[in-house]
Amino acid sequence: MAKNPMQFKYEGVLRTIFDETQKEKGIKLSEKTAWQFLYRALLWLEKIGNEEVPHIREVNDLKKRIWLDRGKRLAAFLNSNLEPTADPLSNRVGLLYEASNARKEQQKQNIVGTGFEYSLSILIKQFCSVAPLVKPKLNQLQGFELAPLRFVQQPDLALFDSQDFRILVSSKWSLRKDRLGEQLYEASFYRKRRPDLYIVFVVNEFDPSRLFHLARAPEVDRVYHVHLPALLDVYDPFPNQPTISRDYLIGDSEIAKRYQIYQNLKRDIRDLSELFSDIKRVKPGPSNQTCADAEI
DNA sequence: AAGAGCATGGAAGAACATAT
DNA sequence: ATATGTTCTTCCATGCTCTT
Repeated sequence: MAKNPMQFKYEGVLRTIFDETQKEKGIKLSEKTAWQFLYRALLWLEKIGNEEVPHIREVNDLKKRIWLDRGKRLAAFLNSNLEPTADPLSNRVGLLYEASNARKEQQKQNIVGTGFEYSLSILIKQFCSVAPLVKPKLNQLQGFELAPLRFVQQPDLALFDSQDFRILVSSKWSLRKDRLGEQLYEASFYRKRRPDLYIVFVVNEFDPSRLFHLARAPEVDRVYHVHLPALLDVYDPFPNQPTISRDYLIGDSEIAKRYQIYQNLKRDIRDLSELFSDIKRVKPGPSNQTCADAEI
């Protein structure tokens, strides 16, 4: 199987970043710490006025108070949770972008999007002992041999292999309503032809309404966030308060609404670490049993 | 050389929320 | 009840990378 040059470039650079992070920074790569490696490689900071905040929103919105506050809140979270906490935050993120030959102010979208796909592929390979197909051709996949090549986009990641296609992973660094329709159309395209297919998204979106649109769509089985605890921290209406009066939690006050959003995020969005255990649960065993045989 | 695909920037109006 | 402010949706567009 011929590998294309792109695969070498991204995979090689990302593996180097992951290895160096383990060796030099002493961070052990595990299902629980995978998010740190993703942020280390892919997240970047945006300078807004005097502040440096993570780019969790288009810059024009990030300048507004509400998103600036959320950005600052995430920056604080990362400062104390993204290792090594002694380093300045700006040294702890954006390594793939730095390693690429991109100019300083160059746009990052391709690097982020493709880097995200390959990062997930590396992580899945590491934890689940199975190499996902990255951007496979539609007609390589079981059940889609006769499908026209350009009918829908190529999937981001497919598991487990061409002959045994059971999980489709879409990785999107951010979501937007105007792209959502296309993505749901694709999901339903796959679902209509293969109702048994497990269709999931991995995202780093920080807007609850965008997340809910995706997570509540019937075409989508699961939505995983790169780091759910970080997302929840940004929307935690009661930070550092061990006990809360129940009066705050009911009614339609401002604080009660925020609590609702927080609860809904908790209910509808999953953490990336669950992706790995979910894949392992579906994965065929060494005896070549099907999923149904193995589980039931 | 042309095309697909990625995540983004930005504008403008709709929809919703809040203050007076 | 009205005006004002904020967020969401929609539309159009960019610059880059990789494929055809």
